Amino acid sequence: MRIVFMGTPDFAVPCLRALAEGGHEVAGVFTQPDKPKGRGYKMIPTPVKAAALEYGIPVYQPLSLRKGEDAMICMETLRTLNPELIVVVAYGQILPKEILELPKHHCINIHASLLPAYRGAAPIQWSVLNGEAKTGVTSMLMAEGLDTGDMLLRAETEIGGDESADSLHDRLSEMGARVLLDTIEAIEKGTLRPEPQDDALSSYAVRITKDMSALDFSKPAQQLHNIIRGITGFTTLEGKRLKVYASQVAALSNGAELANGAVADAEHFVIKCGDGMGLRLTEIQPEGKKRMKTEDFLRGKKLEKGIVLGQ
RNA sequence: CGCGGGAUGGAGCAGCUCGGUAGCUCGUCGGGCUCAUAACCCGAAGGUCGUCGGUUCAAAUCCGGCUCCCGCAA
Repeated sequence: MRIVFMGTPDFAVPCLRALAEGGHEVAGVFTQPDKPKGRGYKMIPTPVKAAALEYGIPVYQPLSLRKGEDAMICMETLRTLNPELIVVVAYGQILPKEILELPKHHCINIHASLLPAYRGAAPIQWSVLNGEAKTGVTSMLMAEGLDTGDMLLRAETEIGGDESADSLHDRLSEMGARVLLDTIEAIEKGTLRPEPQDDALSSYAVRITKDMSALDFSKPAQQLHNIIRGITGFTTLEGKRLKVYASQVAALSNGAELANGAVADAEHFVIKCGDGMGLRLTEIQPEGKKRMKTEDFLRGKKLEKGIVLGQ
């Protein structure tokens, strides 16, 4: 099928690859404009752009699809590309109705949740943050609302109790590619039965902001653990920033007298939390250092019981 | 040129301010103890101190260039 692909981050890459390597004609790829990012403000191409260039697919990076000169040029470009189907995966821009109605087979979207739950920008992180036991990916026909279109196909997966959003992201991303191919095949065969979403059951996964990752040790250990595996936590140790990538909830045999956030077990880096439970930090990254196992960190660092994190 | 931290045996660190024999906690290998062990004891191997150049009698340490890694901010 003749397809235009729209996507931006890593999550969208397996979908693009699946199309390009799955016998479809990817006539063009739309992705967000390169922006100065990272140290030194270097221009970095989006992951989707990098992949598209590998396949020699033309890349378009309009500032906006909705207004301005770019938008008009894009409509022209799209008409010329004349796709039978537009596939959108984490593109990061709202498509105007004009584009939604352009392709013969409409526009479809791959979303990393079991809709209508977790519509929006950060479904993977939020499903971990909320301690969900399962999630999945859903393909849908695109509508004007945010992730409100009729559902087509879906695939489910369980979320491990200690699983990070990172690993879940990779899995869902591969699942998304499979669901995408299945959906297109079903479109070709005409066997799909779009199912409207029940808005009453919907929820939104708003964009993640920095302050959400701050670890507040007056909260319960399990909640902090979910933050750590969902969006990576951070706190401070002796005034320096400390990122926390992995943790375990642990029972505290003593330390009732300790303050929240205090080191209750210096040998295993267990922190006392608000509910009296301990949180064992297992993978961390001190400011200026590489990410490492806490075990390695403790070989070089003399950690003392009782010192309080986050101060 | 956005701000800042870092590069020292296989891992994580100290030493650098005040130049002069390479240190710590582990790991590895050999031996011992033990019913046994990731425990304990004894011993050993392993580092051109990121790289290039400068200062000096002497540089991990002082000075300058370069490469790579990372935190913040976007």
